[in-house]
Amino acid sequence: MSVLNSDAEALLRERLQTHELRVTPNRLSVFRALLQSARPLSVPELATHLSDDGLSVPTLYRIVEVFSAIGVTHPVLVDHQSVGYELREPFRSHHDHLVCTGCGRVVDLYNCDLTEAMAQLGRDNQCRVNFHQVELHGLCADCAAASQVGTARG
Amino acid sequence: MSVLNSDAEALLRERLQTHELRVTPNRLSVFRALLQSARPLSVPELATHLSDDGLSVPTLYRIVEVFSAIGVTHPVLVDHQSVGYELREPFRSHHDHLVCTGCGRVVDLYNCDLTEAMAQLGRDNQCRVNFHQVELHGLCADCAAASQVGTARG
DNA sequence: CCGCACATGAAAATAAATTGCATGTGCAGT
DNA sequence: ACTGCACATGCAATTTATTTTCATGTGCGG
Repeated sequence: MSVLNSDAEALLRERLQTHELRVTPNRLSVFRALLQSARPLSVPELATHLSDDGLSVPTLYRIVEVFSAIGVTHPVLVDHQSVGYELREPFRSHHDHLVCTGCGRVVDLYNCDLTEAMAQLGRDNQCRVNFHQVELHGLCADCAAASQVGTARG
Repeated sequence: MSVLNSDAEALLRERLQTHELRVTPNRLSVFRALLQSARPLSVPELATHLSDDGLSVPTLYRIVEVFSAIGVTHPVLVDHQSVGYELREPFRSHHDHLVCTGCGRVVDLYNCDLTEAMAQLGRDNQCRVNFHQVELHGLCADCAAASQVGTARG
């Protein structure tokens, strides 16, 4: 991860305060849930995870909205169907996603060296790019390997 | 566009038949609506557009599901919130999206030269990539230009 | 420690997505 | 062209997701 867990909350506090938003137990709960999760979480999923803490569903929607507005999270398409939220940099190191057409898994790809390519794409279109999100579709390492079995040459 | 409109439907027929699915008026209606739309359409939007044709909402869900399963469409995140569907190659030339943080518009980027970078990313992870979808976040050409006004040097 | 503005919960309303089942229809086989 | 079957569809109902309203609670500046 990009920042120590112990520092992450301090960074969140700072980020919230910059935007004149309050540091509340609910916001910290959602933040911790996202920090601990290996994958993006939808609001209904967050509701399940945080049912003990008694967070109401409307509050969850409001929190992920706030988090996304101030760049703490960003929404991603999960299962090709529902919207999940995951932490952005610097809370979580940047990565892209491979949606495996074989097993349906979403694999995080970390060794992504697309920043310059993205910047160029932006320049070509007179845009100012500050964030990119790539979704690849194909076969994950496991499924790609499995598909080799019984195949003479690809 | 990648294929002539007149050929597009023939290609759709072929694609459906390959998968042993039927060519129906409803499927053609949805296909035409997507072909004519400049942007991804959600199911509720499709329902509005096609209310005259009398397509029921459940049918629309089933059709976009089928279309996505056979690679005719793919889902994209619209407005950071809802899922829309747009035609894939060869029905529509490949492009990526810039979500403008200034005005909220989604701009299509066509001069995308990321295929090789994507392929490399796939190789690095032992994956077999056959499609990529990039979502950039930043300022579109208009908003970027506007932000220059009153700025001494960037 | 006070007070105000923001944050939250509860309940309700709205919208979106799914399911079951009976009917309709594309299309393969004749 | 005709027939039959399996797939496609509509309808109604259900479930799930999301938004809104408003009264209450609470972080945090002064």
